Order: sequence, then C-alpha cells, then structure tokens
Amino acid sequence: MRQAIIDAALDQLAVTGADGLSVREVARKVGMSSSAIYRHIPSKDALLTALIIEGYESLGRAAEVAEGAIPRPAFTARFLALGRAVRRWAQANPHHYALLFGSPVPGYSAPEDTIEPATQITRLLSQVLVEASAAGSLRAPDELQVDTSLLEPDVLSAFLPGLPEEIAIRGILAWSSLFGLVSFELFGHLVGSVADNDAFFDTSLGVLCQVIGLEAAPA
Amino acid sequence: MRQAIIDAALDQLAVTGADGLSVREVARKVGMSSSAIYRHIPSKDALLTALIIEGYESLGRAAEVAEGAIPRPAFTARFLALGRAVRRWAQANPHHYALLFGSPVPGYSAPEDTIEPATQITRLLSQVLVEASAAGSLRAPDELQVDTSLLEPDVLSAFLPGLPEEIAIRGILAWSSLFGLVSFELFGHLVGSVADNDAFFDTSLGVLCQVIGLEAAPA
DNA sequence: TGTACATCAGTGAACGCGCGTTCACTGATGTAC
DNA sequence: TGTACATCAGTGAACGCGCGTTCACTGATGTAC
Repeated sequence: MRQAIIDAALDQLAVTGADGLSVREVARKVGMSSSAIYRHIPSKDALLTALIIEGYESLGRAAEVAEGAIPRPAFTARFLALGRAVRRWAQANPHHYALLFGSPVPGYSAPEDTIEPATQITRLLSQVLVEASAAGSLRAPDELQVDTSLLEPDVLSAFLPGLPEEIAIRGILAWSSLFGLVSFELFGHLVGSVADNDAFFDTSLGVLCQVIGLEAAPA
Repeated sequence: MRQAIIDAALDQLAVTGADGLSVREVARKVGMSSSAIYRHIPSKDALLTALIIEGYESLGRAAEVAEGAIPRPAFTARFLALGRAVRRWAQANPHHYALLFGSPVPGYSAPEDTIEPATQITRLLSQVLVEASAAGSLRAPDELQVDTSLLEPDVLSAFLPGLPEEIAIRGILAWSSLFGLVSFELFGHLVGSVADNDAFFDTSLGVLCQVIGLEAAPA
C-alpha cells in the first residue's frame, strides 16, 4: 500500500514536477480519500523524502547495471558506462532528476535518511578510480600540485582508500562536471550551441577521462 | 514603479525562493493592493521573466566587472576571474542562481526575451577563448580528435570565430563543468566530501584551464 | 459455534489558508478651452 | 482664472481554486473466551 502511494506519487512527479506534487492528488490517483493517505504517510515532506530516496536508489541501480556489464579491468569503459547511465536515467526521468540535482525544494530540507542512498552512485565511481589506481592504470596528473588537504579525510579513506588526493580531487571535479553536463542539457542551456547532444556528451566524457587520468577509450 | 516591483520581487526571491514568489506578497511589500500590481505587470509569469532577465544581467555585470579588471593578455587569469565571479554571484544570490540554473520552474517556459541577456555571460568566456586562440596561447589538445560537427555552425561562427571546433567543445564542457561545480556546492552535494570549498573550487578551475588548453595560472 | 471486544484502514466534512486574477469603482492630476 | 473633461494609478471586494491536515466517525476483520 505504501508502495502504491509512492508509485502514484512518482507518476505525478513525472508529469507535473516536484512542486506540482499534492497529497490530495496522490490520494485521488490511488483511489483514496485525501485523509486516508495519512494512515500511510505522516506528511507531505515524508512523501517527498521517500521520492528522493527512491530516486537515488533507482539511479544507483541503473548505473550499477550498466557498469556491471563491463569487464572489470576496462576502467575507462566502466567510467563511460556510468556517465552514460546517469544521462540516460536523467533523460528518462527528468523531473525526478531535477528533484535530486536541481534546486532544492524550498522549505524542505532533506533528512539523513537521504544521505545513504545518495552515496550509492558515487561509490560506483569511487570503485572505478580506486581499482584503476591500484592497477596502475591512472596516469597521475603531474601538472597540478595540491599541497593543502582539501577533502574530508574520513571520506577519503572510507570511499577512496589508497587514492592520491590529487586524483580524488579530479574525480570529484569530473563527477561534478558530469552532472553539470547532464543538467545543462536537460535544463536547456545547451540549446542553440550544441547540435548533436549525444556526440557532444560522449566527447565530453572522453575529455573527463583525460582529466581523471584514465586511458582514452579504445574505440 | 515597475522597478520597485521588481526589486520587491527580488527581495522575496532572495528569502523564499522562486516558488515562494507570490504576486500578492510582492504587492504587500511594495505597499499596494494586490490588484494594483496589475497596472504594472501583466501576470505572474511576466514578473518571473523579468526576474530571470534581471538575474542574467546581474550575473553578466558581475562577471564583466571582475574580468574587466584583468589585463587583456592574461587569458588564464581572465578565465579564473570569470569562474570566481560566477561562484561569488551564486553564493550571494543563491535563490536567484537556482532560478536561472536549477530546475526549470514548472508550468513556466522562458520566452525569447530571456535568451539575449543569457548570452552575455557566455560571450565573456567566448571572448577569452577566441583571443587566447588568436594569440596562440592555447595549447591545442592533440589527444582527442573530433570528426563530426557537433556544434551549431551559426553559433560557432558568431560567438567563436576562428576557433577550432575541438577547442570550442572543450570550452562548452568547461563552462558546463563550472556551473556543475557551483551547483553541486550550492545545492549541498559536496557536503561531506570537500572540506575546503574555496580551495577545491580554485583547484578545479585550474584543471579546467588545462582542459581548455590555457596555460596554468602563474601563481 | 457464538459472542464480546479490539484493531485499524478508510470516510467525509471541516479548518483555515493563500493564491492569481477580474471588475466596477474612486479620486487625484493634467489638459483644453 | 475657471470649468469640463479625460486619464489612469490605485482600491477593495469578490471569483473560484486547491492545498495540508485534523477529527469524529464507520465498518469490516481478527482475536479471546
């Protein structure tokens, strides 16, 4: 039942976007009176939280499946698969993507339950980086020296064990860039400049590989 | 008067965010009855449009001032100034930034009046690239060959005259990355991983310079 | 097998709210003669 | 200088709307004896 409610909310999210979401409309969709909903969810905010968690899980699953299909030692291909999976998921679920990575919903602040599901997708990238580094497949970028400690040491050791901080920084940059690319495309900021979005995205992913120090894609 | 209304709307935007915006509240702020507002603006959507235009202009001005203070031949410094100006503006006007670069406001689609002011900020970057390229200060990236024509040829020739497409692509990538970085930081996606946001951002900008082919910063 | 009771998902009316927009109006100001 | 008129910014009441949430309730189901 709770799942049916969440599903109905997902439907509405897909159509109207996050702030078109209304408890009453969800109730209608699920065939209940608006008050009955409150037997299953404590408040609208809780419903939003559930949708956010669902979103991170769904995105994480999609990325995991795509990346899992690549042979383990093909680090570059794994990174490309992750990037493409994020973009594909965003295109398939634009409002859901916007809920996760667009402007924060006003008056709503995500509770901690949200954090753990959100790490799934980043964990996948971290894996690739750590394994590639351990395998000696990362050309360490020599041009930029970082002397300060910019990152949270706990996170560094937990998620990116054994990874030089320079590379970790580049990884986070590449990660931010990936979502910047996807958001720009999805929110219409590339309209008029880029003609072939697919090709532009793939080319950009290639450049991001260079940024991280991953070998260029084989083909 | 019209300006007073926009200013009041900007105030409200800064406090409540874009979808807390209400014509009635703006009227209250400006000391009018809610109906009187309609002597000056045709609808709420028109008000939103005005805010978006204001935003692009304000951001453009901020970037222009910051970048204008750098000696013309210091291309890298000019790029850094642009990047930092964007970030600074976003931090000073988070809701306004979210209105421009976060999720599109549902049910609202930006009219063409919006396009021209939006180009200002990109024109500044284009300038830097074109001038740097003309001055021979761009190390052309040799590793990635692009055979297709990904970009809109009109835009390429109008905004980026004489610039090789490989570099234009990298420019757009860097631009998207910049906003990805700013959004990630602003929307809280770096919380927990990055300890020193200022340093991380500057370091990332340095990497983006490499991506474009700009010489590393002098100091 | 039958009765008394607890549980609990679901109901419908109601609360108080703020919203965007319209409409007939007022009343001050400026202009034409 | 005085009068008639047009202009137009601003008013206040009203429209119809959908919202999140509460509350006393019903009625079916399951359990204990």
